[in-house]
Amino acid sequence: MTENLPKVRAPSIRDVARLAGVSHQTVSRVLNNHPSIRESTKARVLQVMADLQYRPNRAARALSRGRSRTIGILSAQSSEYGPASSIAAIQDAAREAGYYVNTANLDTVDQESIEAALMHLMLQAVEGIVVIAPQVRVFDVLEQLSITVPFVSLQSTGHLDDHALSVDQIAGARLATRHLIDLGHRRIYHLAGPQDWIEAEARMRGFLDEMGAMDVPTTAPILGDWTADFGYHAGRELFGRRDFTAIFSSNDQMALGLMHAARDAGLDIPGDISIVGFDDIPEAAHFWPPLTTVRQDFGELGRRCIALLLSNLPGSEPIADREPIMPRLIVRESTAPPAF
Amino acid sequence: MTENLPKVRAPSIRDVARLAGVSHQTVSRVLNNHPSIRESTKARVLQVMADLQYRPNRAARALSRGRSRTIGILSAQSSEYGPASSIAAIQDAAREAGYYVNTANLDTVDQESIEAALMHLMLQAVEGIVVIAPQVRVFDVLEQLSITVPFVSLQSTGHLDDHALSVDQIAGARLATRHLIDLGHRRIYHLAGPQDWIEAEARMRGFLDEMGAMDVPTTAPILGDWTADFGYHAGRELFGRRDFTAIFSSNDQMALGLMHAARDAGLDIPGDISIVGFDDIPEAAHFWPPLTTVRQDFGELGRRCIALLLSNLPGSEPIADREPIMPRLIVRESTAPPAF
DNA sequence: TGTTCACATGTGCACGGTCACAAATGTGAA
DNA sequence: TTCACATTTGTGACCGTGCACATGTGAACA
Repeated sequence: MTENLPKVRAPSIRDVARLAGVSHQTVSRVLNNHPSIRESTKARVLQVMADLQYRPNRAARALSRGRSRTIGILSAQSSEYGPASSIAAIQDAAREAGYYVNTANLDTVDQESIEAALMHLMLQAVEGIVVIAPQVRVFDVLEQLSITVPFVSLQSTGHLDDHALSVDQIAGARLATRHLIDLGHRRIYHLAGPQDWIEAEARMRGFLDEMGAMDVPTTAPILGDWTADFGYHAGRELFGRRDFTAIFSSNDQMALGLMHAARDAGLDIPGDISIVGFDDIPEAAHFWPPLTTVRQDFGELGRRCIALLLSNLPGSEPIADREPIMPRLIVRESTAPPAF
Repeated sequence: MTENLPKVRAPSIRDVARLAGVSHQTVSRVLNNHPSIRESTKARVLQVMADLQYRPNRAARALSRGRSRTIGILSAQSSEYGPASSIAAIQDAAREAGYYVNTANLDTVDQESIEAALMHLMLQAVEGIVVIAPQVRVFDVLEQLSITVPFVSLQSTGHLDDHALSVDQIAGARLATRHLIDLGHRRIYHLAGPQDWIEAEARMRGFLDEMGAMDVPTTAPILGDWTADFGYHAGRELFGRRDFTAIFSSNDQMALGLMHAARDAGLDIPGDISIVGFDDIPEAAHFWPPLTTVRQDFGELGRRCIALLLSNLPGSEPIADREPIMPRLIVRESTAPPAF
């Protein structure tokens, strides 16, 4: 006589209900903190839950409520410090708010790949999407697929106000630029990020704004790809010309590449050339020379991002705190007055 | 007469069935590629699905099958390059295999925080867990909570064979150590990672093994925390002594901190001291000097990791390919024969 | 004593799939 | 023609939770 294995099904609210001598609905009410439950009943139910090691079944919940409590992150270059920190911060904030996070990485940013990643998120029934990627293209695809979930992008250029978080990248870039100008530099290059990243655009804008405001003539920014390798190659070319005394790089990695190229060219930093980065990755303080850069508070960024996204969900009030987060200039040893 | 809003419920399997003139079960069969479905029927159903933009509801599926198709990642220091790359690789591999990934970050690695993160994952009904964190402690907690999901750790020390992926960290560390010995170094320090990270332990083991095998006397490794800051402070102390000619650091960030401290101490690298790192982060080639290090293939790592995890799920065959992934030594300019 | 009302709890079904089993249809050999 | 059997399709229950609605209970009040 082959005995059936006592299939260990996880306890459900009905199991709890039976043992507590109440109906399953009462258990459900306890779970959801319904106001009108007698204290004694609630205590009894909670006790049984603890005894049974009861865990609510998320799938069942999602099914009956029609809400998944999951948000999606669409991310590119997610192993770099900036994106990685943002992702971590967002996940923490989401967990705090009782949400789950699913990340879809983009290896390439072509249409097809973006579509695939978005599909993955939609199949998962995400309630909202955070975009950490070349946002312009992603938005195009979102529109094409007529996807209707609320979404949030991490940075602001000013004209996407509904969806954008006001981390003041522009102000950060102005800070960096102003620092160089104040030191006496007048011929300053900007090594920008990819044009379709909103962060890159904002930092470039900040650079141009500040140069304009201070009446310093500018040259066209160089468009990079965020990597140290690009910074290095751009540097090799730039340092052949030497028609400038400072460079503002839109992230720390490219700044590192630039410094490498400067050494190859026999130039001293900051003696011959000043360099400013952006992000303040943890390694920046240990570069040679330690890098002057702009620090962002990624933790705060993540919290705000989730707050904004949740406020866009149906049935929520608009968010209160939309003050921009201000980045901070961290002065180290890669900047100095120009040699004349 | 207020007309009810035509509540836009997503089309279900039954909607498809009605329009295709079949039963809902037939639609389900089409979805799951059941073998005995007439081609013509299948085509018709697929057509209707396309017309309706039908998307299967994941929650319903999870509920009725009792399987969530989700795996969890438990990660610490997830914005550093190593963990971040692993996470990205695992997510890609999981998506490839039709799985969803949920990441829980650990800010601190105390009992409480690990429990909270594991709870988050369990509530989500993950089918398996990948641990990228101080694994020793996590395993303790897993046991305490009597959690029964299969789990996989990213690296192997050899004695955790069921759950561990054979990335040969030990061999990588031996490669690095051997390189220093071959250059003629005899007094070599090891700056290790935190003791409860299995990667750290494996790299230390590799170092000690190789030193032993080559009959070179060793000193006790220094236990660090993976950060460049720690490398810097350790370096300040070490370079006061100078009773050595080379250091093998168990990751690139700490190596960077060491190089920073060396410059502060007026030492030339590699003239006075040789340094080897581990990971080959993209910035390592642009350090000053460019760092000799050990490269791991994170993409392959992620794929294997998922393959191993899925093979541990009930109803799967044991995995075929358990050959260890071999890391590669990348020789740059931070190592040279010792000065005598 | 009956009426009203707030509070506390119970009943039954819906959510969108899958599963076990039954039924219908087709196919070929006796 | 009939039976055996494989192929294809349908029926109804079920997974665990939340919702709408019904019901029971006791206090306050006329």
